[in-house]
Amino acid sequence: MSVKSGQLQFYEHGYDGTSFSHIVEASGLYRGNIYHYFKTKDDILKAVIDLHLKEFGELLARWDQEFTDPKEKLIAFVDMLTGRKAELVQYGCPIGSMNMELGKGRRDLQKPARALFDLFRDWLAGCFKEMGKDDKAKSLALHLLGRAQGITVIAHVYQDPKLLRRETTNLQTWIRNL
Amino acid sequence: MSVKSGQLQFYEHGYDGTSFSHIVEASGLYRGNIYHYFKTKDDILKAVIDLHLKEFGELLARWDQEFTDPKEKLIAFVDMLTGRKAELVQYGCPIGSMNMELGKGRRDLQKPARALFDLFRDWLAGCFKEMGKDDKAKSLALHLLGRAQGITVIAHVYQDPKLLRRETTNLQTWIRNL
DNA sequence: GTCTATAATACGATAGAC
DNA sequence: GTCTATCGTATTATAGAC
Repeated sequence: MSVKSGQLQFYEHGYDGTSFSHIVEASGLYRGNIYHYFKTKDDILKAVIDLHLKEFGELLARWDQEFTDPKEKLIAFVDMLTGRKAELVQYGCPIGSMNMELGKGRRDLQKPARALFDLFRDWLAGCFKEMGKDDKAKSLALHLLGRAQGITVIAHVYQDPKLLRRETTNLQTWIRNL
Repeated sequence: MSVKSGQLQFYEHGYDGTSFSHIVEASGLYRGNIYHYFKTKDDILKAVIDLHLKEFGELLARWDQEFTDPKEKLIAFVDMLTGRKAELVQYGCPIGSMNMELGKGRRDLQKPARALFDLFRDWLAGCFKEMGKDDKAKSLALHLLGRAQGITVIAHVYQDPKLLRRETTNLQTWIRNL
């Protein structure tokens, strides 16, 4: 399916850095046929964002089932970073880097991409509410999201998984002491 | 000067999003003449990176003169974020966003861009050493750098200066309690 | 040196034969 | 539906008149 190909290509090369030729080659479809399914390249991106939303949404739902303690859910969120260590170091965070790129000159596309941040922010805020931190839940969620983004940026810039490992350990300590 | 124009254009539109036409219009030079000074667009980016290095280097040197207490220097670093609040919210961090973009498909150019991170990392590590934290100086520097990056990403994604303000206050509290 | 015209190529998007 | 050839535009980069 071309959406899955686009998802990977956009992640590895960026939206602008991914040409139709790349998508054509990666998907195995023929050049013209992509336009049967998507009118423009922007439409492909929107489909890719929807796929991300679906996949991450399912992941969060799984954690909701798997863990009852909200702290364990937050730990699972941070564990995701170490679990995806290799790709995060190589290409950065898929949703962070996408939003950063679209923030420059494609503000119209950044708006749908921001929904990915909303997804995590709201889920994290839910965890903090379960911990009794009702009034600070949203700001704590954005704090944690920011910490995760910062860790990923540094690990990506220095291409160093050890940096990611060390900082996620810090972050989990912060969670346990909440 | 075309380098100063390129610096601003690259920041606001990204490297790939900035065309020669943009640089031509912004610099006031004539199309062909830019090639008298720079052989390729990549060379312009390298000059822009050097300009960033020079400007930020001078800023850090000024702080070294202005403050004797290393904690005050760290506070000044964080104050820079609130001082540049408007542009950070609108376009993200100039050195972070540049490295993120170049990390996708232009790893050769990310290497020189990373020198900007090195500049801040080494200066911050110097501050931590002055505070007697010799063995942890470098990791503390990268931690602080990551926190700053994360704050900027979140504030940029949500286009919200209040988020930046709140998180920088957090960060300064963290510094004061070190 | 100053300036313009244009080359060479890659891009997103389309047309249309089969 | 399947597949190919190509359009129009924008890009980086040059050639070369003055």
